[in-house]
Order: sequence, then structure tokens, then C-alpha cells
Amino acid sequence: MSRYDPAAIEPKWQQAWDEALTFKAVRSEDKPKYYVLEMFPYPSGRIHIGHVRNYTMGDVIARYKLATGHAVLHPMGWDAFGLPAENAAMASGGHPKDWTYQNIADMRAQMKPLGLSIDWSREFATCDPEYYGQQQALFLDMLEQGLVYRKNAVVNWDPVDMTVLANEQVENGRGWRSGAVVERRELTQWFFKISDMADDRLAALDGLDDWPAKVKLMQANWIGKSRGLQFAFSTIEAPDGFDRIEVYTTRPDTLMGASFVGISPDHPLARQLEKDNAELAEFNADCRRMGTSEEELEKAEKKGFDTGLRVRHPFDTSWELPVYVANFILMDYGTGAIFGCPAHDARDLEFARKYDLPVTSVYVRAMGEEGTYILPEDGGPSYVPPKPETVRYINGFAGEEAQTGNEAIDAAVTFCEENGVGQGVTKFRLRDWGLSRQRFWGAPIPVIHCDSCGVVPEKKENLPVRLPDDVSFDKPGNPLGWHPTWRNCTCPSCGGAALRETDTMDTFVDSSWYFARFTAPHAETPTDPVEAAYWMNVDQYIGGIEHAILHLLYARFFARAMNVTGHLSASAREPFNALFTQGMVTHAIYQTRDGDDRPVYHFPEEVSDGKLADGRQVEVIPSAKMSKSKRNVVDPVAIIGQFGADTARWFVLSDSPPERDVEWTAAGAEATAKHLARVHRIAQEVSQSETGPQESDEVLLREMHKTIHDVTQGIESFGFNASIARLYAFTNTLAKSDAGADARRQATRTLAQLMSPMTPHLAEEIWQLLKGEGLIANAPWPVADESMMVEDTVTLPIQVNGKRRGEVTVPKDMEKAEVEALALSHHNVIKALEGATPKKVIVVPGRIVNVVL
RNA sequence: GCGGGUGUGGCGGAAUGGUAGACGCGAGGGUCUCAAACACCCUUUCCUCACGGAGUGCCGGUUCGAGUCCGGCCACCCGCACCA
Repeated sequence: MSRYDPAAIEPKWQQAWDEALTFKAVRSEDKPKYYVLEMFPYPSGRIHIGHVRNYTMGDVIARYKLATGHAVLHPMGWDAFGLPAENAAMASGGHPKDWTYQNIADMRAQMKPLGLSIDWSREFATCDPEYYGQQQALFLDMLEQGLVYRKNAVVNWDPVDMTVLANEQVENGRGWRSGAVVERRELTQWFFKISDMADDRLAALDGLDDWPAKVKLMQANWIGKSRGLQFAFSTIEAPDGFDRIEVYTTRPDTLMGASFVGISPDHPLARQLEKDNAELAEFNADCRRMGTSEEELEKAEKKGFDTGLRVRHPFDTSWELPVYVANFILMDYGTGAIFGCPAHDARDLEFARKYDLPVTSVYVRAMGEEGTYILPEDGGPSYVPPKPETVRYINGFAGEEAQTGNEAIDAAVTFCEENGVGQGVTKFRLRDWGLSRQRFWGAPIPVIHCDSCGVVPEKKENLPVRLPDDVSFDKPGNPLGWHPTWRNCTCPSCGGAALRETDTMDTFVDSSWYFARFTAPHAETPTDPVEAAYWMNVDQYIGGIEHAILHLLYARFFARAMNVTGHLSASAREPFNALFTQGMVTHAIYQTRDGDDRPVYHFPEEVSDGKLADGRQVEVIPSAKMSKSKRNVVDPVAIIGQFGADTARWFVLSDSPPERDVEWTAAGAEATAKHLARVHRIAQEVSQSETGPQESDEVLLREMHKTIHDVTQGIESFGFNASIARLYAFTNTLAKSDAGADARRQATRTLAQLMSPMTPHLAEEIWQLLKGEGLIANAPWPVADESMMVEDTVTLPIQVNGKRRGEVTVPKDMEKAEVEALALSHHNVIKALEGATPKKVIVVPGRIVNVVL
């Protein structure tokens, strides 16, 4: 009898899988394929327990699919471009490349002991020139198709780091790294035209049955489709070129409630008017300075500035409305101008009250019923019902019947169109994706600036446009800009001297098509059509909810774009058949308080029995997100060293459903290790026992088949915690069984197979012990025998008026009438009836008996 | 503000409308041992000595039967948000 020793077992089987090429993805026309992918990691240098959970889930699926006869693709790579590498280079010298590849090596070394069924021959990093060169080729193809374009845009500019910052990198108006006040700067930037296929992406969400509803909803909200009317007010005595003000509204039915026109401080008209109006210029400058953080918006007052300009109402040209510049109007949504309707919009009402503008309602209860107002959506508690001074409705428009809702909007749009006022349009909240970054560590945008030819795409045969190795980071900003020679090149068009673009691509570009590249990681075009056709789509994609919007939105755009450019087929336009968003691994925080009542954090090892070594009581905050500063991080490397990979894998899958957070506890991990040791011990006992068949054989085998069914069900439906609970139960049954040796061997072999996706090393060990053929990883998945799953007898609970009063055990196919008779003769039932005759007896075969009085 | 989700023992959580609390953690008791470690066994929703009774956030409804379905509240969590 040997002890369970994962440190000896695990490397042995990992080597065996390597040597047998067990997990190499091989195209096979006579097998169904299955592509399982976990969102690839950023090479920070250390794996996190969250990675362990993420990859273990994917691994369970991959191993299960392998066992059920699929050709499985389960790859791994590195999302390797990005700022941390540059920051490291700035802090300690060296090249971002060295830092990145060292981290990749470290992380791979930490990951391999997990025993994941990954085809490592397909590994790549997005910073490999081979990868980003193909990305550049893809960029050029997209440029040719009009899916990429260049335009001026206002960006967040950090004047100290000398780079554009993403909105997420601006904190309270300051750069997150430099602390410098961020400037709004207008730069010429490259954009992906993601607004192009927005409607298609919105509509296609409907077909994604195996995506979480939550994610689909978030995508839909982000795309933000709205239907409305775009029309113009004609101006009175306006500056040249401003005869009309274009306005967009989703409430054309309230047009007659207009009381002012509002334009954004960034609206061209506002910019024109401020030239002759110092007061307005100051007001506009004030507005532009205002931050966009939530808090500021919350506090910010609705402020306006009467330009003195007047416009005519389109339905009544004698009706004049004032034009205000207002601080709450955004230039980049709609047309940057609105009409204000205080009676039907809470925000407009606030504005109207402040500037004493009329409040006009457009709905009356019925034609001719004078003075009876209906206040549409008459408001939640925070909505102050307007007191309309007047009621107006459009002559001939029957909006008052439809009142509100889509029908009223559609009717209003149609009515306006028929009367020559504007046209119905569909707007999207989604804006095009600015991909230019003034950073070094990213894929260079493969274009050339030529004095005579302008912006010229690099020739494909000159790709990849490589990042230079001889760079330094002693100055802030982008080293590509001041490299002595890197920018110099010849113009692909005229052959004259020209300069390279120094902007690089947003790192989100890298992760927008890597799933397609995995199907042929070394192809000399972005994809290989045969490989892509075979392996795409990703059958199961697994990752964090934090990528629910941007990454998935971009990837869905790229799959469509790659169809346009011929790199993916139309059937891969939605690249991820099923998506699963897993929960976090959390850990309790232990804290005490210092003199100022500020928390002081303690490592779990310092705490025993809720106390520190010096006897002080600690506060426990259960199930918190792991964070180094809170000292509640568990290190997978340490866990694997202490308990083995199988324990870590089993634990992160047990207890909580995969989509929910799971709390890591030392006690839980120890208990898991003990359980695996127990299974190992049982297997050894079983392998050595030699008794003949016993009467209880069938009992054990029946239980085995039920377990096969339930565990399989659990894996298929992402109920790993349920599968594991079932495996615990079956282990208990097996341990107590007095079945014969053969039956127990069979049960133990099956147990090992059912455990193999979760604890593959231990499973192989037991398989070998029980003389299983070959590797358990290749063994066909056990099939539950339906006939073994039904018992001959069933125990039915007996209820009287829905209350359980007893039970009766009967043959499973006993007639209802017989069951009824038996139930009624049960002593508890007789007692409960007290001589009364039941009104009705309900017998649900195999389920329950209910006696109704 | 808008949209979505969740609410079950001390804890994580199970339950195709059919015996609520599977399985695990924790806790308590016991066996083995000189003792411990390891292992194994039993108990563990609450009230009651017991018989019984109550119980899935709250109120109501549908049903022979509701954690599950419907309506209305409450609480917490998440996403979006001057989006016209």
C-alpha cells in the first residue's frame, strides 16, 4: 500500500501525455471536431488562482470531448503587448521584449504542472513578429475594404507621458501613471468602422442561444440602437452657413411640446457664435473643462446660455424658439443638437424651470375634451409632473390615440415624413473604434507617410513591419518617434524617401482574431482556409465577465471583417458558438484596526482560530476579491507544491457553480487532498482484493450507472460542482460496498474515468493500477446503461393534503389502483383521515401519492 | 434614473411543479492509540423531553401539491447612464 503522492504521480503522467502526443490537435474527417478555448492570459509573470479555475474548466470540457470521440483543439497563447512591459523597461532598463518573453517562460513553467490538455505546439504570443505581421496584413486587407479609415478625433492626451490614454486610464481628469492633468487634444487617428455592421451584430445576438443572456444584453445596450426622427429647424438671421440646425429625437410625437433648441458647446454653431461673443466663449470653455466622471455629472447643474438666435418651428413657422448652448448636450451623439420638450422629459423640464421657458404638453385625453391633460409616463417619484401652460398637438396627427410607445413614435415619424419634416433614422450609441496608440509595445500600423503621395499602405511583401530592438525608454513617449533610422523608408508608391507611421495598434486588436489564428498558427496568411474551415467556430469559449463588452464586441466585428476580406467563411461571422463566463476565486480578508481605526491586513497564515499570535481577535471579511494589498492572495504554485495539481483542480470546481464565485479556504483544500488520497487508497484495496461475485454486485453497478449518467449530465451542462458532489456520493457507496472484487474493480475503473477530466493524474494512476488499457485520457467515455438505472421497486411518499404522512415501497410498475389501496391502508393515513372518505387520491407513478380530503 | 440578476441551515450550495437541505466545509460525540497523527463511525434546519409543529426574504394568488409558476413589495449584487 503506497501513500498518495501527487509530487511523484503528476510529472510522470504529464510526461506520458507529452510522449504520446495525446493532446495534439489533428484534423480528422471521420471525427466530429471540438474547439474549446479559454481567454488567453496577459503574461504578467505569475499565474493566478483565477487562471487555474478558468483553464481547469476548459480542460474538463476538452478532456471529456476527447473521451467522447472528438478531434479536439485546445490551444494556449499570450496576449503579450501592452503598457506594463514598457513601464518595466522604463523602470529597470532593457527591452519590453525581454521582460515579456521572460514572463511567458515563467508563466508557462507555472502552468504546465496543472496538467492541462493543451496542444502546446500551437502556442504563440501576439508580440511574435510572425503573429503581428499577419495582423498587419489583415489591417491592410481591411483598409482596402474600407473597414479602416483615418480621421481627426478628440482624445485624452497625457502631456507628461506624451501618449493618448484610454478613457479607463483617466482618473479624475488625471493620467493614472503620471498624475498629470489630461488634455483634450485633436489628433489624426486610425479607426475601425465597427459602426458598420452594428445592426447585424445586434440582430445576430438573438441566435446566440448558448451565450449568457446577461452578456447579450450588455452587448445590445452598448450598441444602443434607437429609432427616431432627424429634422431641421430653420434659423432666423444666423451666421452664414447656419441656415438650419439639424436635430435628432426619439420622441417626434412630442414635437409640438418644443420650447427651446439646445446645442452642444462643441457644436459648430456654438464655435462660430463664440467668436463674436466673449461671454459665450467663456461659457463654452467652462463646459468643455467639465469632467465626465459619474460624480461630476451627478452634481453638475443644467446650465445654458441664450445665444439670442431664434429658429422657426417646422410645423408652425410663425412660432419662434430660442437657441441655447447647454452643458448637457454631447457633440458625439445624434447631431449634437436637440429640441427641448420640458413637458415630456425630466431633464428638459429642469432646464426650462431654471430659464423660465414654457412647458407645453402634447397629449389631451380625448379630442374636444378641453383642458383635460394626460401627463405621459406621469412619472416615478423623482419626476416632477409639469403643469402645462398650454396644450398643442399637430393638426391631423393621431398621436393622441397611440399616446406613447413604439407605435406612437412610428406613427409620428411617418406623419412627419409625409409632411416634409425630416426623416426617420436609426442611430447607434456605438462609436467607431480608435485603434491608434502612441506607444512602442504594440503592433506597428503598417502605413507610410510620403510627402508626395500622402498616406500609403506598406507592401505586403515588406511585412512584418518589425519593432526595432535598439530602443531606450529614458524619455517619456514613444521611442519609435525618435529612433534615428526606424522611421526612414521608401514610399511604396513613388519610391521616394518617406516616413513610417509611429503609432501602434491598440492591444485589443491583438485579441480580436487570435482564436482564428490558433487554427493555423504558422500559416503564411492570417488564416489557412482549410484549417479555419475545419476548426472554426470555437465551440466553447470561457472567460471572465469583464470582457462581456469590448473584447467580444471587437472579436465579433473582426470575424465579420475577416469574412469580408476572405480570411474566414461566412459561417464564422459569429465566431463563438457558446460562451461561458466563470466566477472568481475569492478569499477571506483578515484585518485588525490601527489607532486611527484604519484596517491593517494579515496573511491567513498569521491567523489561527480567529486570533493573531498575540491573542488579538481579527475581523473576517468573507469571500473578497483577491488583492495583494489586502494580503488574501493564494498562490497556485504554492498550492500545487503543497497538495498537487489534482487537488487544486478539484477544489476550484467543487462547491460553487462555475458561473459563481468560489471561496478558497485552506480547510477546503486540505479536505480535497484527503478525499483524493482516500480514492487512491480505495483503488489500491480494490486492486488487491480477491473475492468472488456477491449478491450486492448489482446494487453497486446500478449506482455506478446512475453516477455515469449524472456526472456526464453535469459536465455537459457546466454543472461541475454537481458532478463532483455525485462523485463524492459514489465514492462513499463504493467504500461501503460489499460487492465482489470484479464488480468493485469495474466500479473503481469507472470512478477513475469519471474523475479523469477533473483529476487527470490520479485517474491515470488508478487506471494503471487496475490494468486499464492504454492511457485513461484516450479511453472511451463510459456509457450509462439505461436499463441499469431503473430500480425494480420504488419508495413513494404518501401525502395527506400535501403533508407527508408516510411512505410505501412498491414494484415500479404497480397499477395506480393498487398503489392507492396500499396508501389508504397505511396506518398514518388512516389516522390522518379520522374515518373521513378522501375526495380524491392522486397517484403520480414513480413519484408520489397525495390523498386529498 | 434605466436594464438585468440573486435571496434556501453556522457557511458554500442541491432539488424535470412531487419526501426541502444532496454533496462539501464547519461544529459536536464516539472507535482505534499509552498519547497523538492517520483512518473510521454517528449526530448536526429550528421549536419540543416526546407526540408533534414550523420552515426556502415579505404579502398574496394559481395548483391535489410551490424553493420552483403568476402579481405586488423588501434587501443585496452587477451592467449602463446628461444618449436627446
